[in-house]
Amino acid sequence: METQPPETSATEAVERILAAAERLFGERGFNGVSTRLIADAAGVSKANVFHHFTSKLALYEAVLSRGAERFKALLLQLTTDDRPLPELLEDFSLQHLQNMFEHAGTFSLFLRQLLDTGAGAERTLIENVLEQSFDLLVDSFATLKAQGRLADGIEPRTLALTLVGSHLSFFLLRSMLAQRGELDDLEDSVDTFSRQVVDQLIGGIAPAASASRNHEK
Amino acid sequence: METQPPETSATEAVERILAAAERLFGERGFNGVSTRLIADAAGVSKANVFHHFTSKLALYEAVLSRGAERFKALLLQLTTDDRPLPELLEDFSLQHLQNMFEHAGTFSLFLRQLLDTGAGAERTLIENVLEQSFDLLVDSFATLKAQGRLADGIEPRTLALTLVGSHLSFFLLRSMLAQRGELDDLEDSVDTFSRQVVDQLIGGIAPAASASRNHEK
DNA sequence: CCAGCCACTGACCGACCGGTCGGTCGTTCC
DNA sequence: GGAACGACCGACCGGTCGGTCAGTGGCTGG
Repeated sequence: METQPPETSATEAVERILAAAERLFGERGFNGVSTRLIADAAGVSKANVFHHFTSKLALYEAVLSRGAERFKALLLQLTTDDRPLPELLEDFSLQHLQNMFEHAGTFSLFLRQLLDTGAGAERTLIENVLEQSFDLLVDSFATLKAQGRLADGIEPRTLALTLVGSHLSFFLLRSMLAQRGELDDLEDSVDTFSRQVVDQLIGGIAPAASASRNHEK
Repeated sequence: METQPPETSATEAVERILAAAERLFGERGFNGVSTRLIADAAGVSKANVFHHFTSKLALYEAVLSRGAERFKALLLQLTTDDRPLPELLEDFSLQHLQNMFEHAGTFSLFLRQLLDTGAGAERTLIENVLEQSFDLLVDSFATLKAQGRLADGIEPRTLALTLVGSHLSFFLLRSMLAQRGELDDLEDSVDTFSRQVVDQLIGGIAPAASASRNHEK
Protein backbone atom coordinates (compact mmCIF):
# COMPACT_ATOMS: atom_id res chain seq x y z
CA MET A 1 0.00 0.00 0.00
CA GLU A 2 2.90 2.34 0.66
CA THR A 3 4.05 1.81 -2.93
CA GLN A 4 0.76 2.75 -4.51
CA PRO A 5 1.22 5.45 -7.12
CA PRO A 6 -1.00 8.49 -6.46
CA GLU A 7 -2.70 7.89 -9.73
CA THR A 8 -4.22 4.73 -8.41
CA SER A 9 -5.85 6.65 -5.61
CA ALA A 10 -7.42 9.15 -7.98
CA THR A 11 -8.54 6.33 -10.20
CA GLU A 12 -10.29 4.76 -7.25
CA ALA A 13 -12.21 7.93 -6.50
CA VAL A 14 -13.21 8.33 -10.13
CA GLU A 15 -14.29 4.72 -10.20
CA ARG A 16 -16.41 5.12 -7.10
CA ILE A 17 -18.00 8.26 -8.49
CA LEU A 18 -18.80 6.56 -11.79
CA ALA A 19 -20.22 3.50 -10.08
CA ALA A 20 -22.38 5.55 -7.76
CA ALA A 21 -23.54 7.75 -10.60
CA GLU A 22 -24.39 4.79 -12.77
CA ARG A 23 -26.48 3.17 -10.09
CA LEU A 24 -28.29 6.37 -9.11
CA PHE A 25 -28.85 7.64 -12.64
CA GLY A 26 -30.19 4.23 -13.54
CA GLU A 27 -32.64 4.33 -10.63
CA ARG A 28 -33.83 7.91 -10.83
CA GLY A 29 -32.68 9.43 -14.11
CA PHE A 30 -30.38 12.38 -14.67
CA ASN A 31 -32.56 15.02 -13.04
CA GLY A 32 -33.57 12.84 -10.13
CA VAL A 33 -30.03 12.68 -8.73
CA SER A 34 -28.08 15.57 -7.24
CA THR A 35 -24.31 15.80 -7.43
CA ARG A 36 -24.39 15.95 -3.62
CA LEU A 37 -26.11 12.58 -3.52
CA ILE A 38 -23.58 11.08 -5.91
CA ALA A 39 -20.69 12.48 -3.92
CA ASP A 40 -22.08 11.08 -0.68
CA ALA A 41 -22.64 7.69 -2.25
CA ALA A 42 -19.07 7.74 -3.57
CA GLY A 43 -17.63 8.88 -0.26
CA VAL A 44 -16.08 12.08 -1.62
CA SER A 45 -16.95 15.74 -1.46
CA LYS A 46 -19.11 17.34 -4.09
CA ALA A 47 -16.22 19.62 -5.05
CA ASN A 48 -14.16 16.52 -5.72
CA VAL A 49 -16.74 15.31 -8.19
CA PHE A 50 -16.26 18.58 -10.02
CA HIS A 51 -12.51 18.21 -9.77
CA HIS A 52 -12.75 15.03 -11.84
CA PHE A 53 -15.70 15.92 -14.07
CA THR A 54 -16.27 19.36 -15.53
CA SER A 55 -20.02 19.24 -15.07
CA LYS A 56 -22.87 16.97 -14.04
CA LEU A 57 -23.61 16.41 -17.69
CA ALA A 58 -19.98 15.42 -18.35
CA LEU A 59 -20.30 12.87 -15.55
CA TYR A 60 -23.52 11.57 -17.01
CA GLU A 61 -21.95 11.26 -20.43
CA ALA A 62 -18.96 9.45 -18.93
CA VAL A 63 -21.38 7.01 -17.34
CA LEU A 64 -23.22 6.51 -20.62
CA SER A 65 -19.99 6.06 -22.55
CA ARG A 66 -18.78 3.50 -20.06
CA GLY A 67 -22.08 1.71 -20.31
CA ALA A 68 -21.99 1.87 -24.08
CA GLU A 69 -18.47 0.41 -24.18
CA ARG A 70 -19.49 -2.36 -21.83
CA PHE A 71 -22.60 -2.99 -23.89
CA LYS A 72 -20.52 -3.15 -27.05
CA ALA A 73 -18.25 -5.68 -25.43
CA LEU A 74 -21.36 -7.71 -24.76
CA LEU A 75 -22.68 -7.38 -28.27
CA LEU A 76 -23.95 -10.72 -29.20
CA GLN A 77 -23.62 -12.07 -32.63
CA LEU A 78 -26.26 -14.67 -33.12
CA THR A 79 -24.04 -17.39 -34.47
CA THR A 80 -25.14 -18.99 -37.68
CA ASP A 81 -23.08 -22.17 -37.42
CA ASP A 82 -24.32 -25.67 -38.14
CA ARG A 83 -26.01 -26.35 -34.85
CA PRO A 84 -29.77 -26.75 -34.85
CA LEU A 85 -31.66 -23.47 -35.03
CA PRO A 86 -33.38 -23.89 -31.64
CA GLU A 87 -30.02 -24.25 -29.98
CA LEU A 88 -28.63 -21.15 -31.64
CA LEU A 89 -31.62 -19.06 -30.60
CA GLU A 90 -31.68 -20.38 -27.07
CA ASP A 91 -28.03 -19.60 -26.52
CA PHE A 92 -28.52 -16.11 -27.80
CA SER A 93 -31.71 -15.52 -25.87
CA LEU A 94 -30.28 -16.80 -22.62
CA GLN A 95 -27.10 -14.77 -22.93
CA HIS A 96 -29.00 -11.63 -23.88
CA LEU A 97 -31.30 -11.93 -20.86
CA GLN A 98 -28.43 -12.66 -18.55
CA ASN A 99 -26.64 -9.55 -19.76
CA MET A 100 -29.73 -7.49 -19.07
CA PHE A 101 -30.02 -8.68 -15.51
CA GLU A 102 -26.31 -8.47 -14.76
CA HIS A 103 -26.21 -4.90 -15.99
CA ALA A 104 -29.68 -3.86 -14.98
CA GLY A 105 -28.54 -0.38 -14.00
CA THR A 106 -26.93 0.38 -17.34
CA PHE A 107 -29.79 -1.14 -19.21
CA SER A 108 -32.34 0.94 -17.29
CA LEU A 109 -30.28 4.01 -18.08
CA PHE A 110 -30.39 3.20 -21.77
CA LEU A 111 -34.13 2.69 -21.69
CA ARG A 112 -34.57 6.01 -19.97
CA GLN A 113 -32.56 7.62 -22.72
CA LEU A 114 -34.83 6.06 -25.30
CA LEU A 115 -37.79 7.62 -23.54
CA ASP A 116 -36.26 11.09 -23.43
CA THR A 117 -37.43 13.01 -26.43
CA GLY A 118 -35.63 16.15 -27.50
CA ALA A 119 -32.37 15.20 -25.79
CA GLY A 120 -29.00 15.73 -27.38
CA ALA A 121 -25.78 13.89 -28.08
CA GLU A 122 -26.26 11.23 -25.44
CA ARG A 123 -29.24 10.01 -27.31
CA THR A 124 -27.18 9.56 -30.45
CA LEU A 125 -24.59 7.61 -28.52
CA ILE A 126 -27.14 5.22 -27.13
CA GLU A 127 -28.95 4.89 -30.41
CA ASN A 128 -25.69 4.03 -32.15
CA VAL A 129 -25.01 1.21 -29.75
CA LEU A 130 -28.55 -0.13 -29.83
CA GLU A 131 -28.62 0.23 -33.57
CA GLN A 132 -25.45 -1.84 -33.91
CA SER A 133 -26.86 -4.43 -31.58
CA PHE A 134 -30.10 -4.59 -33.46
CA ASP A 135 -28.46 -4.69 -36.90
CA LEU A 136 -26.21 -7.56 -35.90
CA LEU A 137 -29.26 -9.58 -34.98
CA VAL A 138 -31.21 -8.66 -38.12
CA ASP A 139 -28.19 -9.57 -40.27
CA SER A 140 -27.88 -12.93 -38.59
CA PHE A 141 -31.52 -13.67 -39.22
CA ALA A 142 -31.07 -12.63 -42.84
CA THR A 143 -28.16 -15.07 -43.10
CA LEU A 144 -30.18 -17.89 -41.59
CA LYS A 145 -32.98 -17.13 -43.98
CA ALA A 146 -30.62 -17.20 -46.96
CA GLN A 147 -29.44 -20.60 -45.74
CA GLY A 148 -33.00 -21.83 -45.86
CA ARG A 149 -33.15 -22.27 -42.11
CA LEU A 150 -35.96 -19.77 -41.65
CA ALA A 151 -39.26 -19.92 -43.46
CA ASP A 152 -39.44 -17.79 -46.59
CA GLY A 153 -42.10 -15.44 -45.29
CA ILE A 154 -40.12 -14.47 -42.20
CA GLU A 155 -39.07 -10.84 -42.07
CA PRO A 156 -35.72 -10.64 -40.20
CA ARG A 157 -36.41 -7.22 -38.73
CA THR A 158 -39.75 -8.26 -37.31
CA LEU A 159 -38.28 -11.43 -35.88
CA ALA A 160 -35.49 -9.44 -34.24
CA LEU A 161 -37.99 -7.00 -32.73
CA THR A 162 -40.07 -9.90 -31.45
CA LEU A 163 -37.19 -11.74 -29.84
CA VAL A 164 -35.61 -8.67 -28.29
CA GLY A 165 -39.05 -7.43 -27.29
CA SER A 166 -39.79 -10.58 -25.33
CA HIS A 167 -36.61 -9.99 -23.32
CA LEU A 168 -37.60 -6.38 -22.83
CA SER A 169 -41.03 -7.16 -21.45
CA PHE A 170 -39.59 -9.84 -19.18
CA PHE A 171 -37.10 -7.30 -17.87
CA LEU A 172 -39.60 -4.46 -17.44
CA LEU A 173 -42.15 -6.61 -15.68
CA ARG A 174 -39.61 -8.42 -13.50
CA SER A 175 -40.84 -6.69 -10.38
CA MET A 176 -44.40 -7.89 -10.93
CA LEU A 177 -43.19 -11.36 -11.81
CA ALA A 178 -41.03 -11.43 -8.70
CA GLN A 179 -43.97 -10.52 -6.48
CA ARG A 180 -45.83 -13.48 -7.89
CA GLY A 181 -42.97 -15.75 -6.95
CA GLU A 182 -42.17 -16.37 -10.58
CA LEU A 183 -38.56 -15.27 -10.24
CA ASP A 184 -37.66 -17.08 -7.05
CA ASP A 185 -34.76 -18.68 -8.81
CA LEU A 186 -33.83 -16.00 -11.32
CA GLU A 187 -31.28 -18.09 -13.16
CA ASP A 188 -33.75 -20.90 -13.57
CA SER A 189 -36.57 -18.55 -14.62
CA VAL A 190 -34.41 -16.85 -17.23
CA ASP A 191 -33.37 -20.24 -18.58
CA THR A 192 -36.94 -21.47 -18.74
CA PHE A 193 -38.20 -18.30 -20.31
CA SER A 194 -35.54 -18.38 -23.02
CA ARG A 195 -36.42 -21.91 -23.90
CA GLN A 196 -40.14 -21.23 -24.00
CA VAL A 197 -39.78 -18.15 -26.18
CA VAL A 198 -37.61 -20.00 -28.65
CA ASP A 199 -39.87 -23.05 -28.67
CA GLN A 200 -42.93 -21.00 -29.49
CA LEU A 201 -41.08 -19.07 -32.17
CA ILE A 202 -39.66 -22.19 -33.80
CA GLY A 203 -42.75 -24.27 -33.97
CA GLY A 204 -45.39 -21.60 -33.85
CA ILE A 205 -48.22 -21.42 -31.41
CA ALA A 206 -50.92 -23.06 -33.42
CA PRO A 207 -51.65 -26.75 -33.04
CA ALA A 208 -49.75 -28.97 -35.46
CA ALA A 209 -52.52 -29.39 -38.01
CA SER A 210 -53.29 -25.71 -38.54
CA ALA A 211 -49.59 -24.90 -38.56
CA SER A 212 -49.13 -27.01 -41.65
CA ARG A 213 -52.08 -25.34 -43.33
CA ASN A 214 -50.67 -21.93 -42.68
CA HIS A 215 -47.44 -22.75 -44.43
CA GLU A 216 -49.36 -23.92 -47.44
CA LYS A 217 -50.83 -20.54 -48.32
CA MET B 1 -70.28 32.59 -23.77
CA GLU B 2 -72.04 34.96 -21.44
CA THR B 3 -73.92 32.02 -19.92
CA GLN B 4 -70.81 29.95 -19.17
CA PRO B 5 -70.75 28.89 -15.53
CA PRO B 6 -67.51 29.87 -13.75
CA GLU B 7 -66.86 26.24 -13.08
CA THR B 8 -66.25 25.67 -16.76
CA SER B 9 -63.49 28.22 -16.73
CA ALA B 10 -61.73 26.57 -13.82
CA THR B 11 -62.18 23.18 -15.44
CA GLU B 12 -60.52 24.51 -18.55
CA ALA B 13 -57.50 25.68 -16.60
CA VAL B 14 -57.22 22.35 -14.79
CA GLU B 15 -57.53 20.56 -18.09
CA ARG B 16 -54.80 22.64 -19.65
CA ILE B 17 -52.55 22.08 -16.65
CA LEU B 18 -53.11 18.33 -16.75
CA ALA B 19 -52.52 18.15 -20.49
CA ALA B 20 -49.31 20.18 -20.26
CA ALA B 21 -48.09 18.15 -17.31
CA GLU B 22 -48.83 14.89 -19.04
CA ARG B 23 -46.92 15.86 -22.14
CA LEU B 24 -43.94 17.27 -20.23
CA PHE B 25 -43.75 14.53 -17.61
CA GLY B 26 -43.91 12.01 -20.44
CA GLU B 27 -41.01 13.68 -22.22
CA ARG B 28 -38.71 14.42 -19.31
CA GLY B 29 -39.93 12.58 -16.25
CA PHE B 30 -41.10 13.99 -12.93
CA ASN B 31 -37.85 15.63 -11.92
CA GLY B 32 -37.07 16.98 -15.36
CA VAL B 33 -40.03 19.34 -15.37
CA SER B 34 -40.49 22.38 -13.17
CA THR B 35 -43.89 23.63 -12.06
CA ARG B 36 -42.94 26.91 -13.68
CA LEU B 37 -42.54 25.16 -17.02
CA ILE B 38 -45.87 23.40 -16.65
CA ALA B 39 -47.60 26.66 -15.72
CA ASP B 40 -46.13 28.44 -18.74
CA ALA B 41 -47.13 25.61 -21.03
CA ALA B 42 -50.67 25.71 -19.61
CA GLY B 43 -50.85 29.49 -19.86
CA VAL B 44 -51.46 30.06 -16.15
CA SER B 45 -49.36 31.30 -13.27
CA LYS B 46 -47.38 28.89 -11.17
CA ALA B 47 -49.42 29.89 -8.13
CA ASN B 48 -52.52 28.89 -10.02
CA VAL B 49 -51.13 25.42 -10.49
CA PHE B 50 -50.84 25.26 -6.72
CA HIS B 51 -54.31 26.63 -6.37
CA HIS B 52 -55.66 23.58 -8.17
CA PHE B 53 -53.17 20.97 -7.01
CA THR B 54 -51.77 20.79 -3.50
CA SER B 55 -48.29 19.86 -4.64
CA LYS B 56 -46.22 18.92 -7.67
CA LEU B 57 -46.53 15.30 -6.63
CA ALA B 58 -50.33 15.62 -6.38
CA LEU B 59 -50.33 16.95 -9.93
CA TYR B 60 -48.14 14.08 -11.07
CA GLU B 61 -50.42 11.57 -9.41
CA ALA B 62 -53.45 13.21 -11.01
CA VAL B 63 -51.75 12.83 -14.38
CA LEU B 64 -50.94 9.20 -13.67
CA SER B 65 -54.47 8.48 -12.46
CA ARG B 66 -55.92 10.06 -15.52
CA GLY B 67 -53.58 8.04 -17.69
CA ALA B 68 -54.42 4.89 -15.80
CA GLU B 69 -58.14 5.48 -16.23
CA ARG B 70 -57.69 6.08 -19.92
CA PHE B 71 -55.52 3.02 -20.18
CA LYS B 72 -58.13 0.95 -18.38
CA ALA B 73 -60.76 2.17 -20.83
CA LEU B 74 -58.45 0.90 -23.55
CA LEU B 75 -57.91 -2.44 -21.90
CA LEU B 76 -58.12 -4.92 -24.62
CA GLN B 77 -59.61 -8.25 -24.09
CA LEU B 78 -58.25 -10.57 -26.69
CA THR B 79 -61.51 -11.95 -27.91
CA THR B 80 -61.75 -15.71 -28.03
CA ASP B 81 -64.66 -15.96 -30.42
CA ASP B 82 -64.93 -18.33 -33.35
CA ARG B 83 -62.91 -16.36 -35.82
CA PRO B 84 -59.61 -17.83 -36.99
CA LEU B 85 -56.79 -17.40 -34.50
CA PRO B 86 -54.63 -15.27 -36.82
CA GLU B 87 -57.46 -12.81 -37.17
CA LEU B 88 -58.01 -12.57 -33.42
CA LEU B 89 -54.34 -11.95 -32.78
CA GLU B 90 -53.97 -9.43 -35.57
CA ASP B 91 -56.90 -7.39 -34.35
CA PHE B 92 -55.51 -7.34 -30.85
CA SER B 93 -51.98 -6.59 -31.97
CA LEU B 94 -53.03 -3.78 -34.27
CA GLN B 95 -55.29 -2.17 -31.68
CA HIS B 96 -52.66 -2.46 -28.98
CA LEU B 97 -50.01 -0.79 -31.14
CA GLN B 98 -52.40 1.92 -32.21
CA ASN B 99 -53.21 2.66 -28.58
CA MET B 100 -49.52 2.96 -27.82
CA PHE B 101 -48.89 5.46 -30.56
CA GLU B 102 -52.03 7.49 -29.92
CA HIS B 103 -51.18 7.79 -26.25
CA ALA B 104 -47.42 7.84 -26.59
CA GLY B 105 -47.07 10.41 -23.81
CA THR B 106 -48.98 8.40 -21.26
CA PHE B 107 -47.32 5.22 -22.31
CA SER B 108 -43.87 6.76 -21.98
CA LEU B 109 -44.86 7.98 -18.53
CA PHE B 110 -45.82 4.46 -17.53
CA LEU B 111 -42.57 3.04 -18.81
CA ARG B 112 -40.64 5.62 -16.83
CA GLN B 113 -42.50 4.57 -13.74
CA LEU B 114 -41.53 0.97 -14.37
CA LEU B 115 -37.91 2.06 -14.50
CA ASP B 116 -38.09 4.00 -11.24
CA THR B 117 -36.98 1.72 -8.47
CA GLY B 118 -37.68 2.63 -4.89
CA ALA B 119 -40.63 4.85 -5.75
CA GLY B 120 -43.87 4.89 -3.81
CA ALA B 121 -47.59 4.67 -4.38
CA GLU B 122 -47.56 5.78 -7.98
CA ARG B 123 -45.69 2.66 -8.84
CA THR B 124 -48.40 0.52 -7.32
CA LEU B 125 -51.03 2.35 -9.32
CA ILE B 126 -49.23 1.76 -12.57
CA GLU B 127 -48.40 -1.81 -11.73
CA ASN B 128 -52.04 -2.51 -10.96
CA VAL B 129 -53.11 -1.28 -14.35
CA LEU B 130 -50.38 -3.07 -16.23
CA GLU B 131 -50.99 -6.19 -14.19
CA GLN B 132 -54.67 -6.15 -15.13
CA SER B 133 -53.79 -5.60 -18.74
CA PHE B 134 -51.30 -8.41 -18.70
CA ASP B 135 -53.55 -10.82 -16.84
CA LEU B 136 -56.38 -10.28 -19.27
CA LEU B 137 -54.11 -11.30 -22.09
CA VAL B 138 -52.70 -14.31 -20.25
CA ASP B 139 -56.23 -15.46 -19.37
CA SER B 140 -57.31 -15.17 -22.99
CA PHE B 141 -54.40 -17.26 -24.12
CA ALA B 142 -55.23 -19.84 -21.45
CA THR B 143 -58.78 -19.95 -22.78
CA LEU B 144 -57.60 -20.40 -26.35
CA LYS B 145 -55.28 -23.14 -25.18
CA ALA B 146 -58.13 -24.91 -23.36
CA GLN B 147 -60.13 -24.71 -26.59
CA GLY B 148 -57.32 -26.54 -28.33
CA ARG B 149 -56.53 -23.55 -30.48
CA LEU B 150 -52.99 -23.19 -29.18
CA ALA B 151 -50.44 -25.97 -29.19
CA ASP B 152 -50.22 -27.90 -25.94
CA GLY B 153 -46.69 -26.81 -25.11
CA ILE B 154 -47.48 -23.12 -25.30
CA GLU B 155 -47.16 -21.27 -22.00
CA PRO B 156 -49.73 -18.41 -21.98
CA ARG B 157 -47.57 -16.11 -19.86
CA THR B 158 -44.59 -16.45 -22.16
CA LEU B 159 -46.72 -15.90 -25.22
CA ALA B 160 -48.23 -12.77 -23.67
CA LEU B 161 -44.77 -11.44 -22.83
CA THR B 162 -43.60 -12.15 -26.36
CA LEU B 163 -46.52 -10.47 -28.07
CA VAL B 164 -46.56 -7.42 -25.81
CA GLY B 165 -42.78 -7.30 -25.98
CA SER B 166 -42.77 -7.07 -29.74
CA HIS B 167 -45.03 -4.02 -29.48
CA LEU B 168 -42.78 -2.57 -26.84
CA SER B 169 -39.62 -2.87 -28.89
CA PHE B 170 -41.37 -1.44 -31.93
CA PHE B 171 -42.48 1.52 -29.82
CA LEU B 172 -39.12 2.09 -28.12
CA LEU B 173 -37.15 1.89 -31.34
CA ARG B 174 -39.61 3.94 -33.36
CA SER B 175 -37.22 6.87 -33.59
CA MET B 176 -34.52 4.69 -35.15
CA LEU B 177 -37.02 3.05 -37.47
CA ALA B 178 -38.34 6.45 -38.49
CA GLN B 179 -34.86 7.67 -39.37
CA ARG B 180 -34.51 4.70 -41.66
CA GLY B 181 -37.69 5.65 -43.44
CA GLU B 182 -39.41 2.57 -42.09
CA LEU B 183 -42.25 4.52 -40.51
CA ASP B 184 -43.01 6.91 -43.36
CA ASP B 185 -46.61 5.79 -43.28
CA LEU B 186 -47.07 4.98 -39.62
CA GLU B 187 -50.51 3.49 -39.99
CA ASP B 188 -49.32 1.22 -42.75
CA SER B 189 -46.18 0.25 -40.87
CA VAL B 190 -48.12 -0.61 -37.72
CA ASP B 191 -50.53 -2.69 -39.77
CA THR B 192 -47.74 -4.53 -41.55
CA PHE B 193 -45.82 -5.13 -38.35
CA SER B 194 -48.88 -6.54 -36.59
CA ARG B 195 -49.48 -8.94 -39.41
CA GLN B 196 -45.87 -10.08 -39.58
CA VAL B 197 -45.60 -10.67 -35.85
CA VAL B 198 -48.77 -12.71 -35.81
CA ASP B 199 -47.77 -14.66 -38.90
CA GLN B 200 -44.45 -15.69 -37.44
CA LEU B 201 -46.05 -16.61 -34.12
CA ILE B 202 -48.78 -18.68 -35.71
CA GLY B 203 -46.74 -20.67 -38.12
CA GLY B 204 -43.37 -20.49 -36.44
CA ILE B 205 -40.18 -19.32 -38.02
CA ALA B 206 -38.74 -22.60 -39.10
CA PRO B 207 -39.28 -23.91 -42.60
CA ALA B 208 -42.33 -26.14 -42.96
CA ALA B 209 -40.55 -29.49 -42.77
CA SER B 210 -38.67 -28.86 -39.54
CA ALA B 211 -41.73 -27.24 -37.99
CA SER B 212 -43.60 -30.52 -38.28
CA ARG B 213 -40.69 -32.40 -36.76
CA ASN B 214 -40.59 -30.12 -33.80
CA HIS B 215 -44.20 -30.79 -32.98
CA GLU B 216 -43.58 -34.52 -33.05
CA LYS B 217 -41.25 -34.50 -30.08
C1' DC C 1 -75.27 47.40 -2.91
C1' DC C 2 -72.53 44.23 -0.29
C1' DA C 3 -70.64 39.95 1.42
C1' DG C 4 -68.80 35.72 0.21
C1' DC C 5 -66.51 32.79 -2.77
C1' DC C 6 -63.37 31.33 -6.26
C1' DA C 7 -59.95 31.78 -9.89
C1' DC C 8 -55.98 33.92 -10.46
C1' DT C 9 -51.39 36.33 -9.71
C1' DG C 10 -46.91 38.93 -8.46
C1' DA C 11 -43.87 38.89 -4.95
C1' DC C 12 -41.71 36.42 -1.69
C1' DC C 13 -39.63 32.41 1.08
C1' DG C 14 -36.32 28.69 2.51
C1' DA C 15 -34.17 24.85 0.53
C1' DC C 16 -31.53 22.91 -2.81
C1' DC C 17 -29.15 22.98 -7.11
C1' DG C 18 -24.73 22.91 -10.10
C1' DG C 19 -20.71 24.93 -9.93
C1' DT C 20 -16.58 27.98 -8.05
C1' DC C 21 -12.90 29.40 -5.07
C1' DG C 22 -9.27 29.64 -1.81
C1' DG C 23 -6.97 26.71 0.79
C1' DT C 24 -4.69 22.25 2.76
C1' DC C 25 -2.13 18.18 2.36
C1' DG C 26 0.68 14.66 0.37
C1' DT C 27 3.89 13.39 -3.15
C1' DT C 28 7.61 14.03 -6.30
C1' DC C 29 11.55 16.18 -8.14
C1' DC C 30 15.42 19.34 -8.24
C1' DG D 1 14.33 22.59 1.77
C1' DG D 2 11.31 24.45 -1.56
C1' DA D 3 8.56 24.52 -5.77
C1' DA D 4 5.13 22.38 -8.44
C1' DC D 5 1.34 19.58 -8.92
C1' DG D 6 -2.81 16.89 -8.13
C1' DA D 7 -6.36 15.15 -5.02
C1' DC D 8 -9.36 16.80 -2.01
C1' DC D 9 -12.62 19.86 0.62
C1' DG D 10 -15.50 23.54 3.36
C1' DA D 11 -17.50 27.60 2.36
C1' DC D 12 -19.55 30.26 -0.81
C1' DC D 13 -22.20 31.90 -5.07
C1' DG D 14 -26.17 32.96 -8.13
C1' DG D 15 -29.94 30.72 -9.76
C1' DT D 16 -33.95 27.65 -9.66
C1' DC D 17 -36.95 24.94 -7.23
C1' DG D 18 -41.61 23.89 -4.90
C1' DG D 19 -44.55 26.17 -2.33
C1' DT D 20 -46.93 30.34 0.32
C1' DC D 21 -49.27 34.66 0.95
C1' DA D 22 -51.68 38.90 0.52
C1' DG D 23 -54.22 40.87 -2.70
C1' DT D 24 -57.35 41.68 -6.93
C1' DG D 25 -61.22 41.11 -9.79
C1' DG D 26 -65.28 38.78 -11.37
C1' DC D 27 -69.41 36.41 -10.28
C1' DT D 28 -73.44 35.18 -7.54
C1' DG D 29 -77.04 35.54 -4.30
C1' DG D 30 -79.50 37.95 -0.73
